[in-house]
Amino acid sequence: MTISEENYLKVIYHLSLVSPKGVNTNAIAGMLDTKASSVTDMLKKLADKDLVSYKKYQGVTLTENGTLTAKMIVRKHRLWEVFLVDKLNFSWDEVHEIAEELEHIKSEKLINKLDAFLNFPAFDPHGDPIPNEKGEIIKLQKQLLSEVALNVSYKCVGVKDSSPEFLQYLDKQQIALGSTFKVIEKESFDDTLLVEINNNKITISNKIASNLYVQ
Amino acid sequence: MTISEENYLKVIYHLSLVSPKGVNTNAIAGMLDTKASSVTDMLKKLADKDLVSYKKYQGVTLTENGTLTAKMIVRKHRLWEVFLVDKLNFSWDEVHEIAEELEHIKSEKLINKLDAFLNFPAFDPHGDPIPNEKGEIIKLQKQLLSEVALNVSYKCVGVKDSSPEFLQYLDKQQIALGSTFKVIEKESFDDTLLVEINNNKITISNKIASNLYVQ
DNA sequence: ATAAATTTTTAGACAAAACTAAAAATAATA
DNA sequence: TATTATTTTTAGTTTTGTCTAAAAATTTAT
Repeated sequence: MTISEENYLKVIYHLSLVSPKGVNTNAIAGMLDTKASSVTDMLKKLADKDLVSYKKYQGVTLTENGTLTAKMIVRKHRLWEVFLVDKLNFSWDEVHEIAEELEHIKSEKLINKLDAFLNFPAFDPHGDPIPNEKGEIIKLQKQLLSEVALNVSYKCVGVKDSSPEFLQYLDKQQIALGSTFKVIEKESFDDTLLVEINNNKITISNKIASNLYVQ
Repeated sequence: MTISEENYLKVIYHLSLVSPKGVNTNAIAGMLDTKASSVTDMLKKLADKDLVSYKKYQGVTLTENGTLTAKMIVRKHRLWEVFLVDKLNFSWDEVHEIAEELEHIKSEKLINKLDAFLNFPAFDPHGDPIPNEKGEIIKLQKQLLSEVALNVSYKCVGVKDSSPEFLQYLDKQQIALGSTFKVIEKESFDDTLLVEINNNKITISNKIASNLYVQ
């Protein structure tokens, strides 16, 4: 299993959560910053290895095999992110890029020992669930802040976009996992929200609100 | 800098410690389990990047640039080994292989934070010195057990061979870094040693003794 | 010092993973 | 439904790092 193959599997896994009936070639190419023709080549190779099922022009889905492999990569990525934040004091906007490399380290023993060292965390620094050794994932029902009722208290439990830019914006606004939200008012023209966060009121655009998960 | 280039630099660095006036193509090929012709190709590439100085048929040496780069790879390798043993409870015979992968993770910030997390260790689990951020290395004068005077107490400070086989042999004999040695007798026929270790006497072949560093 | 052995380099080829350009299939629209 | 437009695939290259086989240089030995 090469790093490139692992990256394809991971991307197909993430896209499958949104389009479970088949992932488009172009969508994969977009995520991996490559060309559709390269994707086609790789899909054939992954199909030969029984990691995806692929019929020409029909999109692609992960096999059972491929799903488990992809989950293990996600598991590694998220565990390393916890390590970087909890143990090495990285901030949450710095860890994705480094974890992109660490997720390809091969040893299964390593990752299980890391898991134990970190006390078997259930969520990564961005609120995403960490698959366990068997690939099982806790799925909590969370809502986007943009979809939420007025004047009800919610707790921030995750981010949809975990780009450094977005995370740094949240830092600036002193929004973190665990912050308490209450939507006071919604501007009907552009869906801008007036929100009370940890006892002070701020205005939040719809774009921001639709990248924050609350519960 | 690719993983392959890094591996070549690391091997040239280690071989340079033994043959400082120039490392042979074949020696590099042997260490990397590849062919001499592949080595020649890579040496040209590394020379183009000013990492080695290379003249046809004359062997190769690292440039200042290449030396520092190699030391940083060694630094990463040894710091990860400390992490694996001290934090994740791996044994010293398991860590080399995993560190071979971890040493190629790119972030300099990561490695400096890891260094701090581990309290700036000076030696790795096999007793090898860890270069600091500037590439400086503590060099302690150590001797091989095979070269040492009779009836003098020494402390084990390192191993020359760090293969799992040798390390597991040492575990079996309850020899570890810090163990106290006194050579009681040396068999002149084959240089076998009778050694007192932590108050019990064992017989040690010359091959074993010439892979143990003491002080 | 010359011949033989060894080491090193060159030349040409291959596999993996990417690319470009063009063809084929599917989807969208008039 | 016929015609565009879009998506996907095919065909043919490129780059990186490797290989084999043969040639060249160096070293060793007679």
